[in-house]
Amino acid sequence: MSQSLALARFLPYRCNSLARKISVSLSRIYAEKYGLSIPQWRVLVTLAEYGELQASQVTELTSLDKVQVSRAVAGLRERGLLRRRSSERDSRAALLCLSDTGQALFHRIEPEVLAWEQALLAPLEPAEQEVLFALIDRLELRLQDMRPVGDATAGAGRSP
Amino acid sequence: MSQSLALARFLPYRCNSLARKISVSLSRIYAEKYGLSIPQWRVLVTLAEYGELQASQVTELTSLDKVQVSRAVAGLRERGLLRRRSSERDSRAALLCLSDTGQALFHRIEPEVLAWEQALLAPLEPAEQEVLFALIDRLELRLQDMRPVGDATAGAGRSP
DNA sequence: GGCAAATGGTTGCATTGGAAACCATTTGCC
DNA sequence: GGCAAATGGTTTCCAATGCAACCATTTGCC
Repeated sequence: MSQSLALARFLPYRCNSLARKISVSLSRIYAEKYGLSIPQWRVLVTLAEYGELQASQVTELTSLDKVQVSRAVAGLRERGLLRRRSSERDSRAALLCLSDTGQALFHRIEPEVLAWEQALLAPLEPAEQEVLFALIDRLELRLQDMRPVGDATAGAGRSP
Repeated sequence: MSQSLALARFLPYRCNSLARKISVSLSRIYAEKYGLSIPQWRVLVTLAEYGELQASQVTELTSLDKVQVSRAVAGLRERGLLRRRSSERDSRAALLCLSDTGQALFHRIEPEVLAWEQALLAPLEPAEQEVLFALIDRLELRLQDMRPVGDATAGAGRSP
């Protein structure tokens, strides 16, 4: 069992490295061509999918932290891609949705990005693509359960 | 064909998100307990594996850029974890290797990190682990071949 | 041999990203 | 009702990151 540690076979390294390369390659589309940062891009996608959301919901769905969301929203708003009104129920909360321009931009980028993703996944059989996503799901779940080991902030998990 | 874009099923997002979570969780070991940054950690592992290397080789093996390597080396050297002498063949080049202290530190961290990785991978059958690494390999290869589309810097030719 | 170009590595500078401090409002509690 | 604590978001500040400019040396070429 006590194999030795080599980066080439070390999941954190491989995963990081892959993610980085994917990001760099993809960002040619939305960053260079359309001037969006990664957080801006994620916010755009999320609002396109869900319509109107609170900032806090966006942070949940995008895995961005609230500072990043705040800044991304500011940027998108300056470009008129996003509208924002404050909720009547809670005047602290802001409700966000894409403007028509924002939707139009999204619909222009979306097919390009999907085509790019298809190209990336092309060498994998459909079944293999399923396996890939399933493995990612399982690893993420596993990470949530691994918190323990002297971490006082762990709250017993969520299994009854 | 024209499926729509949802982050939950979008590989760049999922991969990034997974890599991030893995890094955060793992860094509790080498960052919080041992005060190493990610680049420092990678340099340490690489030198532990290969013995003596030039900085340029380290950048190759770690996928770090040369600035990160330079700074990581500086940091490790300040802590006496790494030694450096200049090559006789080429006095620009620096030859790097771990000091005894550095090796000792590595051997203290290594089992913890391997145990952590085992814990992460525990829910996957050995065969599934193979599949995972194989898929990562194939995606990385694929990314290298996707460069085209008007990228002048691609290919073997370097213009004079 | 000597000069231009290339290479190894470091340093400076501008940008990014995250933690913590910060307002404004709302909720909980007496 | 009123005050402490919690919540939604923004701003501030500092560390990390990356690009480009930069020395030093070596290589290629005449």
